[in-house]
Amino acid sequence: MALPQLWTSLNLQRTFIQPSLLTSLQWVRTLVTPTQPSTQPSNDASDKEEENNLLLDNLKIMGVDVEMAQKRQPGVLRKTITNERGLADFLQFKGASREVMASIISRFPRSISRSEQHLEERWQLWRTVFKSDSEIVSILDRSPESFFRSSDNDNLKKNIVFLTSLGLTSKDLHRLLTTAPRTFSNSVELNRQMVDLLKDVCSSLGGMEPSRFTKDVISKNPFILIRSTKRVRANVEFLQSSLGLTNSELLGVLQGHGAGILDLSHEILKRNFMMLQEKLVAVGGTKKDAITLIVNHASVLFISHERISDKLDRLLQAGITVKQIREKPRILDFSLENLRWRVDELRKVGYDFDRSGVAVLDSSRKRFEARLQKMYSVEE
DNA sequence: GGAACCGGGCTCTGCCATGGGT
DNA sequence: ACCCATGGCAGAGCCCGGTTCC
Repeated sequence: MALPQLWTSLNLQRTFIQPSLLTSLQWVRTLVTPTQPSTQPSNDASDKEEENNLLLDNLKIMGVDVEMAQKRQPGVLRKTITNERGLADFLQFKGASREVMASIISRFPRSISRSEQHLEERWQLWRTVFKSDSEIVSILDRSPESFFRSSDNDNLKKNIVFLTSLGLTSKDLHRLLTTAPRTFSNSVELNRQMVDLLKDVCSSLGGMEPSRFTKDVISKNPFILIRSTKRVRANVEFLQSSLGLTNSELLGVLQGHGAGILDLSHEILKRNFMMLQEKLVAVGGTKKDAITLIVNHASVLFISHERISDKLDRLLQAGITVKQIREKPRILDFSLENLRWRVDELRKVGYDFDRSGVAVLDSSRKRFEARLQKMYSVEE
């Protein structure tokens, strides 16, 4: 049973080994060659140890961070049959650099237990969504686990069929696999559960097009399928009970700019909502202001309470009112740093928020600078 | 022609727990 | 007892520019 690994270790020499290393590797080979489990019913543990060392040597030569690998998936490194060489060849053939290949194995050692046939099949399935090998390589470099965690290619096929059947376009699928590649390694059953939940949410809120709703939520929030149904359900229920919106208003928020907030950890969602209300009351607004803010721009719930508190303070200091913020909540999207800078620049040219409004803050940097330039030239 | 409106682009993995299989 | 596959969790924004409106 040691033969496949012996093969990989011998092949390894051809590509990776510099002549100076040959002596030690020949030592490795003589050590391994006699290992014949059928004829040598020896101590299991010591056999395993030998195999382990050979594998570790191979991995080291390939540049793998063995310590990291051992920490992450120790079991794989004790295996008798592995395919590190095949994987390395495969990845490098697909365009991965040696460093990327080594980093992938370091971070997800189980990748070395996939056969070439499996790898090729899985790769081709990913290629039905991606246009090029290099796109896939970059995802693997980012998140090796997404590609390698499941050995079930049939399930992957079913997922692609299932997700397509929801009416998601190839562009949607591309975005889904790029941003949340784990989705495709979920069991198709798990994905189906989330889809069913979203349809239920729509129906229970009186929506007439559950499929449309589901497709919209997924395409606006590509992370949704890697959340637990427990989390999403809890968030919907919380929003339903605390915002005091009509069913169709809530449906509109969830299907539109609010799709993303379903992602939030339930505790964080609750905390951000409560703190936002508290903060607005503390600066002279009302709890209702918080709800208006959310209805107009749900992603304010994504901003941690410290951060949003700082932003509100900065805007209020500049003479902007809660009412103005409530009506132009998008300005809260900009970083605190950016808001500070813009407010300061505007003060220099004597901009009056009271008279001219706050919309000036809600623009791209390029447009803002152009506008600023104009204000300066008027001043001169 | 400038302001306002608004959709949408980036983006998120790495770890732990658990149950099933051998 | 061990490994594998899978589910779930923590943590928590910022920006651009096309189109429409006035």
